Amino acid sequence: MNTNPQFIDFSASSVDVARSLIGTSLFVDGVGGRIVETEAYDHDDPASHCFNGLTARNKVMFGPPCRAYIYRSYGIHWCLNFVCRTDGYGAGVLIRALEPLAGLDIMCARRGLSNIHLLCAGPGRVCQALGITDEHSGMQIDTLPFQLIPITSAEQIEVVTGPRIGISKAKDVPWRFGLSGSRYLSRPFR
DNA sequence: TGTATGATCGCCT
DNA sequence: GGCGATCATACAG
Repeated sequence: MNTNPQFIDFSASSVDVARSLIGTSLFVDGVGGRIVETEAYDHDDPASHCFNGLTARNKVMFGPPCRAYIYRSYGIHWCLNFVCRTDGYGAGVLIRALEPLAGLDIMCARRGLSNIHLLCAGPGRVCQALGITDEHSGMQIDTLPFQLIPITSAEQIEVVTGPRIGISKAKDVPWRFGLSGSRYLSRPFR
């Protein structure tokens, strides 16, 4: 049983931020929902885009915290990360799944779907549903069009952990975090 | 319920 | 020139 802090401190480590974000609500132009799945990518992490140092793609992750790092995945999808404490290296949290709460009709139209359980169940799906593209890269995530709403202090959140998905290096590091029992995960936790 | 595969392109070696 | 922090579809069992 874990309890989340009321406020997200993006100057903390990516692992701490990834865990704290579970239960937080994320909206872009008023469309979005509750974050139910995240993954941490830290320095000294072979699975991180930053592992081999600063490049044109990952430069946002080396910049100030509380920004959006957005990259193209498999040439097709966009994926959204929140930049964390950097201290000269890159660190971030991948937003993997939301429980849809606001703008359901807009998200369904963007996704070409009516199945609410598949609207935001995966990093590429989240970006498609929320209309996130590389135009949002580098933007502050505590400023419009982004909105982050912390959970209330009375809310009890149980967070589960497991290995990260879709990577070939550091497969066993348990830096995937999820809301226990959520029906909106990209994949179940074992 | 699970495994395989194609799509598609920017980044990095 | 190869390979993804993915997704949708097509099968088999």
